[in-house]
Amino acid sequence: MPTSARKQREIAEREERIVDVALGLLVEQGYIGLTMDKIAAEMEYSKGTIYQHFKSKEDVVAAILSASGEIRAKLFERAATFEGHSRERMGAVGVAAELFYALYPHHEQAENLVRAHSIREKADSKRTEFCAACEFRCFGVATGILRDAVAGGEIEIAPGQTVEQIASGLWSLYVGAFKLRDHGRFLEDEYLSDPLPGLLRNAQMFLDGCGWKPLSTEHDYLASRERALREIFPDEARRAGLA
Amino acid sequence: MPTSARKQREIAEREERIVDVALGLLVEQGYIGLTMDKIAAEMEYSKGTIYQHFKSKEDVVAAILSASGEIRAKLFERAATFEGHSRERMGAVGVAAELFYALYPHHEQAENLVRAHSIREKADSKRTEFCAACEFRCFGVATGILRDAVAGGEIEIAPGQTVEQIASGLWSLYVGAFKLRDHGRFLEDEYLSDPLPGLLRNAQMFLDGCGWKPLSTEHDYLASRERALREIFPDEARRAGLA
Amino acid sequence: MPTSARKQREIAEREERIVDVALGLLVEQGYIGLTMDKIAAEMEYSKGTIYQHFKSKEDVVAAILSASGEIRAKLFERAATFEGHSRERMGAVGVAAELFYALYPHHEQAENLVRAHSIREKADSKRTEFCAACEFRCFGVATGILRDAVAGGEIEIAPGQTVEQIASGLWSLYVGAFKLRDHGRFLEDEYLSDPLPGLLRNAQMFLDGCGWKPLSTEHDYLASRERALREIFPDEARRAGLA
Amino acid sequence: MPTSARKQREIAEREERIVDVALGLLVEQGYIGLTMDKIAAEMEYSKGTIYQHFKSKEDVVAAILSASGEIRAKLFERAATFEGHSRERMGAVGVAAELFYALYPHHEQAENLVRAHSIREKADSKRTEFCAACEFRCFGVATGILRDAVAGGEIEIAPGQTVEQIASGLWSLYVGAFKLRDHGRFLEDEYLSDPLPGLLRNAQMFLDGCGWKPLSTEHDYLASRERALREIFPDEARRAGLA
DNA sequence: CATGAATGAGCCTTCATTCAT
DNA sequence: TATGAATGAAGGCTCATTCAT
Repeated sequence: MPTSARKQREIAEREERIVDVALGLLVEQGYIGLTMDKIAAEMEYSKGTIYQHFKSKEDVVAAILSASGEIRAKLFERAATFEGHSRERMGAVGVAAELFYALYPHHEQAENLVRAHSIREKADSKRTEFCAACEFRCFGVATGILRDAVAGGEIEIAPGQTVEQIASGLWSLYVGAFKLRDHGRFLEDEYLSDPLPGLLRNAQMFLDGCGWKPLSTEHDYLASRERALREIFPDEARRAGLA
Repeated sequence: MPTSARKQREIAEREERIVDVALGLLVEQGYIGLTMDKIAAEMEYSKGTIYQHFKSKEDVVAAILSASGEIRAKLFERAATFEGHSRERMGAVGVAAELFYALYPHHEQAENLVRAHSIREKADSKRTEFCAACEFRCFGVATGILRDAVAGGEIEIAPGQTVEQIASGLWSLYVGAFKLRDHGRFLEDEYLSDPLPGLLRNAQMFLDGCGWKPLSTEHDYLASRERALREIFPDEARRAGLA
Repeated sequence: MPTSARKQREIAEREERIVDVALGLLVEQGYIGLTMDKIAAEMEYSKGTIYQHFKSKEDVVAAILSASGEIRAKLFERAATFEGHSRERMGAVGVAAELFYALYPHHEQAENLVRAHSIREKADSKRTEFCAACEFRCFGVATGILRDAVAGGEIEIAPGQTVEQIASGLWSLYVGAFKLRDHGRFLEDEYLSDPLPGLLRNAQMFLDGCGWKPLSTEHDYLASRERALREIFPDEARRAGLA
Repeated sequence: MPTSARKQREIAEREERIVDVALGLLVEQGYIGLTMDKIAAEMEYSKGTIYQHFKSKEDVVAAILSASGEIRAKLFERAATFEGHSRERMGAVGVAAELFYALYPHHEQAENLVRAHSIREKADSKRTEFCAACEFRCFGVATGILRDAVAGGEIEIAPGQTVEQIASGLWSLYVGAFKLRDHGRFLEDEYLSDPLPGLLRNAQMFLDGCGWKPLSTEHDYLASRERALREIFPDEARRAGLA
């Protein structure tokens, strides 16, 4: 007798709940504060049951990463469907990144942990591979738009320059800005704590420097950003308080 | 009779060695993989001796950060003495950052770990304050140069924009690039592993976008970079293999 | 499915055994000689298991005290039901104290140790409060009988004197006598080692001095003592070898 | 060249200081808070030097006990010289006990420790023997006065009764009262915290019960107590705040 | 399948004691 | 003789993981 579909569904749901609970602990109390006992207690399941879903604590962390990693990839892919010229579409990807950082602030931290510790050894390799695949999907969205822009003549790639480089630059500006936010909180420096306005402006400066047309002097990218929030991410924007 | 000078020196040297050993463990095995037992074993000293130098495990980590934090601050301050126009001087600071990342690749990672766990409570507060001070020194060097540029009319700050924003943008490009490098190693992606050329170009794009004169089309910043390496950081460049 | 009844019983039994083992260590080797490792070793259980019963070493000590504290309170309360005039009833409480000292000779020592170190902070507060409550119950039995005696006109309380004072005096004679016994063993002095006859006589002297009627010259309190042993504490008397 | 007398004196003085410092730590922080490091730090001598005076930590505790034990014996012996009838002289010994408890409140605690732990094994046996001898001197003072009283016809010893028993009774009342004081502090019970008035009255009740003449109804023992404080212990009374 | 008691390696930290200088 | 750096055995406690029920 094969496991019934209902059973299957219940198991999948529980797995999600475990990841959720573990995520909460990870965010609130750090990797050290995340213990199998606490997960089990909060789940109102026994530890043994947790171990039927995940082969180790590390595997749980990898699952957390997988979950938010996929969410990010989906956000990016949705952003790419934004209707507009290529630079506007890249702007929509930026909006996706903003929303992701706002809604899943733990992701960065979990990512560091996964890389730092020898977690990979103890996590299910399917999960770690899935995480990597999600990252490539995100990067692929950005470089895809850039290639469209090249094809459409909206940007010119100088000799020795590549679309990957430009994508990396944008990615850096975003990652750096949010890292700075966390850093600022740590240093208790008020100024650093809201990096968003600076980030938006810096991204425009950078793309202007790259000559990606229309330049920010020729087009209102803040309006495009608003449109993307409205058209593509109405739910997420509301949840992130950016509606 | 006070402890002999020789003894004193030996102790100071050992303290450095402890920090080195601990750093190695931290980078290789993460915060959790760093234990006082392992430090002692690798040092071939007893645990008690380690505790005569540092009051807790957290204190050791803070010492790691202090050590490289000060080195970075000094590199930045030396860079600011580079002779040239303001954008060239900022370029020299970029060189300092490059060298720091090349020579102390762990610092970023250690910093992340330190913030993730509540180090501050158990580390000697002098050390944590010193770390923060070093960061402010670095940031101050960059904003100082930007203020010089504003005063000299080489850059214009639009309404609502600040020198801190621009400094943050540059900082992000650098941090992001090196984060990407580590990430790329993790993903075993060869392309990402050498982010330097892209970083240099991206920084120029960004500053061009900001309108910092002379633009990269008007001045050979690669030549300036070579000069900074030669004039300010000959030793470090050699050690980093950038000579 | 809740833990089976058998399992539950085993666990409760083990908890008692832990307290017993810990008590032995405490008496033989003092508070410092009592370690969780030794308890675990003697129990032939792992340390982790001990910690599933008690939250800390201090909690174990508090449990020791709770256990014998409650036994004492119950003995005292049973003694108060002795049928006779008020001084005879107080005599029965004295019998309860004798039996308690004979059967739980460690209690006093454990109590001293517990107060000397800051147990309260780390022990489960329920346990420490329970210990205090037991002591108040004992003291309350004695003062209750004294108030009966005052009401019945068998004793007169002079101005400035209180029933608590008299109770304290009796308590002191008992505590002192048994402390002297331990002391005598320590000093290897044979004479001091059997303080009981002296104690009984001293208590009568004291109560005679207080004018509690009938005086020891008017009533055979040794006979009352025998009756109390027989009527109220037959089991305990046998176990203590006083039958 | 034999060690000079000056040197000898210095050494003896330092030994006293060590005992003083250790005593302070023992009283303030308990046995666990008493460490050789703290003693050395407070002495401004090195740990090695402490070990030239005492063979172990336990030996230091035994020295503390020896010091206050001898003080007590001397107080008792001085009390025995009080001029008056035998019961008054015993009262003076009670005053000595009062003062000792007031001025050396740690003694009891240290005594418990010494007995509880296997301190004796690690302390110099000369010291532990000296402690025992001091106690016997104290007990001897009390029984001596009682024998005088018997010889003088002021008290009658019934068949089966001994002077040691009566001495034990008194000793119990004193020990119990001060134990109760500590206990009361622990239980945070205000009533118990000043046991002195009750103790004085209880002792009189007890001795009246023993028929030691003159009875408390025939003589003002509070006045005798005042006289003893004045004539024998003026200094100690002032230091204890009883002047 | 679910449970949770049991395990035991491992962690951080302390401190009495020793001994080269 | 004095010093204090070095030692290392413990100690209390945690927690990932297993397995009998």
